[in-house]
Amino acid sequence: MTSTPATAERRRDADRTRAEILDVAQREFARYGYAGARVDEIAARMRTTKRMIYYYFGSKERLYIAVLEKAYAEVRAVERTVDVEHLAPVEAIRTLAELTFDHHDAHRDFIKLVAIENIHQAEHIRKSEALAGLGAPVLDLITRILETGRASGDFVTEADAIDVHMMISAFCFFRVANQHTFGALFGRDMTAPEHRDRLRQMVGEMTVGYLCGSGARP
Amino acid sequence: MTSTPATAERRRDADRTRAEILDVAQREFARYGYAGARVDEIAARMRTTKRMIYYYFGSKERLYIAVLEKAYAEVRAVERTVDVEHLAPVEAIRTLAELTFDHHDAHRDFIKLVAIENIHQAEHIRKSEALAGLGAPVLDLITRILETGRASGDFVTEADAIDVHMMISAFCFFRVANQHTFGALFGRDMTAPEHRDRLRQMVGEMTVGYLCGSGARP
DNA sequence: TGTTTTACGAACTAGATAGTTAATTAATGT
DNA sequence: ACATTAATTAACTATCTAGTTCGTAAAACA
Repeated sequence: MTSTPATAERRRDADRTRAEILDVAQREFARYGYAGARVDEIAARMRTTKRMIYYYFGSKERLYIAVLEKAYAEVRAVERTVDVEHLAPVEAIRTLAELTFDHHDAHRDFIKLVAIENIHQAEHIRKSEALAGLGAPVLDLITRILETGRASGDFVTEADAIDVHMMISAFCFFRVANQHTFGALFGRDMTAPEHRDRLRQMVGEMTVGYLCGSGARP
Repeated sequence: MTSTPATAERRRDADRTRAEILDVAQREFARYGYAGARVDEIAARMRTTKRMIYYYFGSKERLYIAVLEKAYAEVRAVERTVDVEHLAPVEAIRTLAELTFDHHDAHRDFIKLVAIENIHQAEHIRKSEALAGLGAPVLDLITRILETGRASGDFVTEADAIDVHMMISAFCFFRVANQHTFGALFGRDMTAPEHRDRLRQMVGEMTVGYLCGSGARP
C-alpha cells in the first residue's frame, strides 16, 4: 500500500479536482443563477476541463445540487458551534440574533444560492435528502430559550420558535440578499462596513423588543 | 378622423397586444428568472407571435426592463393611496407596517422580480431612469412619523427612516420570497392563509416594539 | 378610392450551450 | 515490470434559443 502524499502536489488528484469544481461552480451559480450560470464558463475558470464536471457530477443540475449541499453543510457546521444555553433568555435570544447576523454577513454566496433556489421554488432542495430536517436544531434551541423566558416572565409575546426564527432570518437575509435593489432605490448599501454594527445591534433589539413587549401596547 | 372602437374586439390593437406581452412576460420572468425565461415560451402563451415581442420591445432584456417598470409603477400607485398622517405615531407606524405586509402579500410576482433583480445585482433597475428616486416618498413619510413620535416621547430608539423601512420590508419580503426554502426546511408555508393574520400583527408589533423600546434593556 | 402607415404572422438563421466520444496518461496493485 | 483502473484531455455534436427576414393585411388618411 503506497500512501499518496497528502500535501504535495500531484498531477492527478480526484479530491482536489472535485473540490475545485465545487468551489468555482458555487461562485458561478451564486453570481448568475442556475439558468444564467454557464458550464463552459465554470470550466474555463478551473485548471481542469469541462469533461471533469460531467465525470464527477453527471449534469449541470447535479452539480448545482452538490453545490447547495456543500453550502448548507458548511452552514450547519457553524451552527453547531453556537452555545447560548448558559445565558439568560433575553441575552440568549439577543446573542442568537447577532450570531445569525454575523453568519449571514460571512456567507453571502450561501444567501444568494438560497435566493436562487427560491426562484426555482426549492425544487432542488426538495430533491436532496441531505438537506431534509436541516432546520430542526435551531428550532429546538429557540424553543428552549422561549420556554425559559416565559417561565421567568421576561417574554410576554406569544410566538413560536418558527416565527421567531423567521423574524431574525428575514432581517439578516434581506440585508444581504436585497442589497442591490435597496441600494439602487434608497441610496444606501446596507452591507457597507459603516452600517454593520448598527444593524447588528438592531436585529438584537428588535427581537428582544418584540418578545418582551413594550409600553406602547394598550 | 375615424375613431376606433375602444371596447369592441379589433383584429389589430397595438395597446392590447403590448399589454398582453407584458402580462405574460411578467409571469414568465417571475417564475423562471431572467436567464431561465424563454422568449419562445412567452410567445407560445399569447395569442400573438414572438415577432411582436421584438416589434414592440426590441430584445429580451428591454422586455424584461419594461416588465420591471410596469411592476414598480403599479406598486407606486398603491403606495400613493397610503394615508397615515392623521394617526398618532405609534398607530401610524403600525399601520404602515401592516399595509406593507398586505402589499407584499398581494404582489407576489413583483417580489420575485425584485429577488431576481438582486441576483443580477440590480443592473437593469440601474439602467432605467423610470425607476430612480422611487424610494423617496416612503422615506419622507417614515421620517415625519419618526419625528412626531420622538417629539411625543413614544419613540426612544435611534434609527433613521431607511433603517425602519428596511426592518419592515425585510419581514414582509422574506415571508413571500423565501416561502419555498423556508417551507422545505421548517415544514411551514408562511404564506398559507392560517398564518397570515398572526404574521401581519407580528410585523406591526415588532416595529412598534423596537421603536418604543422595552423594559428588557438595562 | 387609392395610398401610406401600422400591426401582424410564418418560417428561417446564426450562435450559444449542455452534454459526448474516444483516445491518453498517471497512479495502483501484483 | 506489468496489467489494471482511475483521472484527464481535446475535439465533437445535437439541440435549444435569441433574434431576423420577408411578405401580408388591416387601419388611418387624403
